Amino acid sequence: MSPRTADREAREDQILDAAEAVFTEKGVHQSRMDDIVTKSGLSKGTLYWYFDSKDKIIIAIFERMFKREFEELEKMGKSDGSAITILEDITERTIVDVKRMLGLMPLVYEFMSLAFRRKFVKEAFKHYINRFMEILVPVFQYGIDRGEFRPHDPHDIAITFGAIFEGTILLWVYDNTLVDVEKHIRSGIKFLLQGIQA
Amino acid sequence: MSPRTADREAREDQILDAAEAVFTEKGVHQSRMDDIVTKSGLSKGTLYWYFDSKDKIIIAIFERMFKREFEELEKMGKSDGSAITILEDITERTIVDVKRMLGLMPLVYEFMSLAFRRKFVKEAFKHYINRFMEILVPVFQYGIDRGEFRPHDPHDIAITFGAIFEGTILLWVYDNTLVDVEKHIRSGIKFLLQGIQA
DNA sequence: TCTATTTTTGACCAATTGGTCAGTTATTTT
DNA sequence: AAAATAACTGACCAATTGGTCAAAAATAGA
Repeated sequence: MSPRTADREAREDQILDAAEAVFTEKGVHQSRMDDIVTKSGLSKGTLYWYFDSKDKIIIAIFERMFKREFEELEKMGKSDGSAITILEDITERTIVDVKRMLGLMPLVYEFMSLAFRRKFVKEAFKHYINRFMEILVPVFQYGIDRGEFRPHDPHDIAITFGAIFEGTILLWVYDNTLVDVEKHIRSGIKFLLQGIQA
Repeated sequence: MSPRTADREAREDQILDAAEAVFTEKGVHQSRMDDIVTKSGLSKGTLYWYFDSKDKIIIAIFERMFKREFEELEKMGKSDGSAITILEDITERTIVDVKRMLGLMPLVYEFMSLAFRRKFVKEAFKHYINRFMEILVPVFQYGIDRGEFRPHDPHDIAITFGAIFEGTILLWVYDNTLVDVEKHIRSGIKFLLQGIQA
């Protein structure tokens, strides 16, 4: 990697960090390019030197976010022992991620609404949920084979598993006084696991 | 109600219907006031006669949407019999609502991202989830008292119940080929109910 | 050192678009 | 019927804001 390449990546991250902060605070639509310019400490020309448009910045933030998520996903489902143990491990790891992501939820939901209109956003979400399923389904299948779980469709279970995570976060967005993300994800998953255990 | 009042409401609905359609299709931000003008078949002046600004239209759509939801909520939890029966009834009623709302999901998620920045949107969501909890918690408590369910915190159960609904819808948005809203809400709730049954 | 290339700058602009308003038509009231 | 009020019209405008570009600075190469 040439020094120039390193510089470029550093600059891009500098811009994306600034944009992410501004977007999170004001919302994507309400954020002006000049806000990002100010926040980044660079000039407008420099911003456009690295990113052709505001849209390109949005896309880049989104991709960077998912890239990090995928890195986390890779680490999961690798533990051994009972299916229950593996699932508890995945749950705890994911709770850590979720808590780290909570500050970015305004952005995430703004991306969600984009997903209906922009194919690549939809594709990214699709990719994400599929990776998640690829990890979960075999674990549930394993639990069924081992006789830990009753023989339900592992695919259906995995969707409920994911829904509890995503839904709890969503309810927390609705009312953060009513929902404690960490506690309620744990209790939700506990109910699910009890529901499928043999 | 004077004839003028009826006219006013009809016109407002006419405008909101047009705006809702345009917003759903293009997204709130991408929708122009002139799009709503064209869609409604009225003139720009008339739009501004009834609504002071684009924001007021957004707010009005949002409130109308919630008003309808609340009307549905009122009908729930009124059946008698076992807690399980009541919950199955609520589930089926809500699935019907959800299916009706699916086309509006782009709008709903756009509102979600608004919720972080606009107090009244947040308040509306909060109100909604609280009404939902007011219906659910007593039912779970009833089930516990009757010995149908094991003694967990009914509040925690209710949050999981809601999370399964909201989360399944969200996963469907991610990937509608992977998730069948109706089927997976049913299976998710089934797992939950099995998990808490005595 | 001198030249070529990359990177940075910020004043400026073009296009968009919510919103206005002076005037017109329809309806109700007296 | 005339006056008063409500409803409607659409051409027009002011302000905003992504995006541009000619020139300057920094860096690399010869």
